[in-house]
Amino acid sequence: MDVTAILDQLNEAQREAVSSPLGHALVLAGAGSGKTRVLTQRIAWLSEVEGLSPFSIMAVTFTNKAAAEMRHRIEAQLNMPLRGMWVGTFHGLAHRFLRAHWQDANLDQNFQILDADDQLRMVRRVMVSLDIDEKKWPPRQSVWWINAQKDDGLRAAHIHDQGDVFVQVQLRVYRAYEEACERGGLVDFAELLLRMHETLLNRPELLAHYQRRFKAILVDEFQDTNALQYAWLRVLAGNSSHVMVVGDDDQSIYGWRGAKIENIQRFEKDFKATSIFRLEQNYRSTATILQAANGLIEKNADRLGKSLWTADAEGERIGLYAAYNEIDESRFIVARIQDSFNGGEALSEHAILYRSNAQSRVLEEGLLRAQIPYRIYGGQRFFERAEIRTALAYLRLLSSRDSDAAFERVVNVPPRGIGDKSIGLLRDFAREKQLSLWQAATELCANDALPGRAQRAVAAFLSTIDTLDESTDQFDLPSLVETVIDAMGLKSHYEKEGGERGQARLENLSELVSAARSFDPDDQVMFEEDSEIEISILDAFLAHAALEAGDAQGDRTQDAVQMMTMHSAKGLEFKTVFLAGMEDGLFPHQMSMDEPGRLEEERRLCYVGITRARQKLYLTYAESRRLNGSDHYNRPSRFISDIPRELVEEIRAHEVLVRPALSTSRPPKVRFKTEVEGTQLKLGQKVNHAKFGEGVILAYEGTGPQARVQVAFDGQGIKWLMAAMAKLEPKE
DNA sequence: CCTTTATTTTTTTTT
DNA sequence: AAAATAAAGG
Repeated sequence: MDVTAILDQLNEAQREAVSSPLGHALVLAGAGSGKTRVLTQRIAWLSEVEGLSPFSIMAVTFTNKAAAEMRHRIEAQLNMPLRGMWVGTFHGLAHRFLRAHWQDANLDQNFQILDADDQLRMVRRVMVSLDIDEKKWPPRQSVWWINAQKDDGLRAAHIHDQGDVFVQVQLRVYRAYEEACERGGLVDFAELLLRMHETLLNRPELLAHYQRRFKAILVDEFQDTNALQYAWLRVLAGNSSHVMVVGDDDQSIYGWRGAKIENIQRFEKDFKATSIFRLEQNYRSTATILQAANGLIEKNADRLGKSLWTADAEGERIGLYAAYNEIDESRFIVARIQDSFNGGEALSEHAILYRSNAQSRVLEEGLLRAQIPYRIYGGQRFFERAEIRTALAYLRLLSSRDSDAAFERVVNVPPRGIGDKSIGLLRDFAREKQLSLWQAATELCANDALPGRAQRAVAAFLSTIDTLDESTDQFDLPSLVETVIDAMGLKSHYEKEGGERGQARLENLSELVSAARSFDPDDQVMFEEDSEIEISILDAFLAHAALEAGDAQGDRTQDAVQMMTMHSAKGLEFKTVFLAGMEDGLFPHQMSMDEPGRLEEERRLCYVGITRARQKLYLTYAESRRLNGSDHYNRPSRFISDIPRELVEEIRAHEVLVRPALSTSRPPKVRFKTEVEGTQLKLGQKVNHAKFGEGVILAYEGTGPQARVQVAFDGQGIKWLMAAMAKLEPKE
């Protein structure tokens, strides 16, 4: 065995981590310090030096992108067979486990995965049947609450309302939702993990089996694990497994999803005799970029403490561009990319990162105009498009007739005379008899219990599906998909819609066929000696669609500018990075500005964004930005001033100002116009409101009928109101 | 029952 | 501004 080949290209700290003796290890790895490399080399070390079989190694990450990257690197660098090795996301691995052990997990053999949208619909349905007022109790909030409970490992049965009305209501929803999922054989994202965790605890022999099997467990992005994932890891590791976790507290950006930074400290305590390694040398960025990142993150309290350094050259200063508006911002970015591209850089070395997906549109238009190819990750994912979901719902109905979600989605698309009224009848009957919609429809039809027209339409629908199912029995996946799209009239339906929109939909549908063609179930993690997993290729494809949402659209190989949110950029790097929309209210986001804890998370997100850049970093903000229909005049992001001034050079249209400009140059103060245009209101104005009583206007956004004002009411708190709706009476 | 039009709501980040 | 939903018209 050649040990040097494994340790060859590593620095001292990395080498120590990679070659550490078996036992638990915590690797604190700063951005760009080569943590993925440490992980892959560690796997090589475990297999080649420690002699562990690939079957006994598990490597977990969070995102599909990171998992793919890791798989790729292991394959390429180590020349190791990946089959049998558990490399994947928490959710992906849990899914596989549940497919293999559906009986032990008390699941339907062909259980379906509920994606975010399905889940929302389901909760909404449940709330309707519980007669809970949607206005008072938003379904989104309930979804959020339920997921938060599951992320903490809590079932409805574990929760006590303690007389809290809010909890009482949510709990009712949670219980009913649990039941509905159980009945329908449905599993949401959090449920995958929770169910696997419970199954391991309930089935000691199964647990023992896996504990024996996994000699080594490696976890990437450990700072993003939530309570449930942590518990999951602990159970699986047992007493015999060697666990190595890699994380960076400064890059923890998923607190809103239940991630607990504290897990890093807990790990030290819970996993005895942990050796700790720190990777502090950065190999990615210039000294300037790194200093900017360090300067920013220092403003956070509560850090484990770590300072990154680099041997790299100073590099160029950070460009700061104050755009007029969002269109000017996009123009600036496009121009810079064009320059750089003409200078010989690959487009794919340029990334535009933003806080929220909605920002991508304007940037996209700019690139489109300049005819620069680009690729957007996230946002409207491929499998989330309406036409794709409809086609998938047909497939799902073929696979399991009792899927109510699929039934409802599909029953009247394209229109076949089964409207709200008929569906209402089906739904009522189904609820009464505890049947699925499909069963209800079948029974009602058999008894001629529906009004004539509906009767005929429903019967026709049922038999169409059944015949289709029979006739496609022997088809392979792509032909099946194609046939379904064709036979169910989706093609002609969207052809009729016409226009660019319809055209795009048709293209997406044929894209779905090619996705089916290139789908390879063997790509998934396989089990060693476990029985062949009983799952049809169709079900595997559907699960894949839910689990990976497929953000790969368009041509993967073409050289293109990369666009994504800062969240999805984690783990990636580019030569040139643009952070767009650096404005208070956008980034840090409005919703996160008030709470210190959440503000710090936003700052960490900014840190992640900055550290994606290798050579050149641009920050841009717009003095005026049109968002959700009205204009906003936001201040430049507070994060800009967290960066040491001497590292920044301000760029104003075509000229470069040498003086440090942050403090002195402010945009024209349009926003301090005190009167709200088109109304009789102005800042500081005392007003009267029919319900809330007396108050003072603190702020506003938008103008005329669109204007919203923020009012501090006496004793009623601070509220945002539509000026046109609120009927505020000026006082004094 | 279907289609068109008006109204209302929504707008963070993801598996 | 766009999308989802409700109401009206055919």
